[in-house]
Amino acid sequence: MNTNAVKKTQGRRKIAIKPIDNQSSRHVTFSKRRLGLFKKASELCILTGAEIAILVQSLKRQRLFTFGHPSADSVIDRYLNGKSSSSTVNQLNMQQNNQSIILGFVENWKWRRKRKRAFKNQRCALGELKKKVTMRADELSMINGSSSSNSSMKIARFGVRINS
Amino acid sequence: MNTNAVKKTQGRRKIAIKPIDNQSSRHVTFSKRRLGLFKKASELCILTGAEIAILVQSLKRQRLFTFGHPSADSVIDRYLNGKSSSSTVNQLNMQQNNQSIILGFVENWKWRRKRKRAFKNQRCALGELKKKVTMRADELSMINGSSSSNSSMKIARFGVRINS
DNA sequence: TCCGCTATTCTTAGGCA
DNA sequence: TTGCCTAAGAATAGCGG
Repeated sequence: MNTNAVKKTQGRRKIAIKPIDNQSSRHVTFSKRRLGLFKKASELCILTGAEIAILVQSLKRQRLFTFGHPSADSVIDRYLNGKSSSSTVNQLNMQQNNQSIILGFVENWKWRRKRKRAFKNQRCALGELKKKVTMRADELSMINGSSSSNSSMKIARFGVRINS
Repeated sequence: MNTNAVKKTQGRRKIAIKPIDNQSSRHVTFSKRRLGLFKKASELCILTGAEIAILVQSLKRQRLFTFGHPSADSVIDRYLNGKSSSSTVNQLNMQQNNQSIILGFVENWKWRRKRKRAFKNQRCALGELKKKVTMRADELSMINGSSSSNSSMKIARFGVRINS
């Protein structure tokens, strides 16, 4: 009986935070950590009620991944149309200039999405990603927009499951 | 000798991802996790060379926290002025429409920042936050803009230390 | 490319100063 | 609210399919 017996894998290993040279592993890391980042963001949203927008652009193929809370559509529409259905919007409109950043950002975002919709007018709801991050399709939404391939544009929506 | 001896703290405990009712703990969580999120983002930037922009808006006081890579100024200036100092910019300008989102976002961002600078024309480099996230003042930058108090506007810059 | 699998590293909830 | 501390929970690097 070997106490330090066979280990199936080496498990996680420490890495230095520096550019990953190997292309394939860098890509894998990009995917994994991007997902982890979005998950963290969604948790932060739910736990604290914060509103978050994230843009992640890969260096290689210039694929843009965005994250928005609450659902991209609802945030965007509320900001743009000034529905003021919640106090949040009122506060936003009344506060100082900071929210203009989000406003402008969201505005451009919607504009862009409209053009995308003309391109592909349906949404692929709840892709495989959903299961992976244990999410549901209500609270948060994530939009993956890829532009390199011909039909690679896809939109995946999912929200975080709220326990109780 | 009690084997399950005294434990100084309970250590981390599992929590459900649901809105935190208690206000103070929610605020603590907001600060901690926001910082954690930015740290993750900076690591992702360095590891994979991705470009990331994050907007986090607290629900309570409408304070806006933003994160940009690489340093806000360099990214912004490169995008706006089209200096094309690196291949990154060329790719951005040549690729498809996605980057327009970032472009518009950054543009608005810069515009906003300009107004802020007219307000306070110096930067508070390397605030206390730096130490906390073990960062340096070169690679990444984070800008904390608060607008509720009278003189609460502050800008903190710091970057992540790259090992080797 | 992407999924599953661990062993490790990393993050952080709750307390307290 | 700001910062430390510690243990327990989470994220993930490297592999194999």
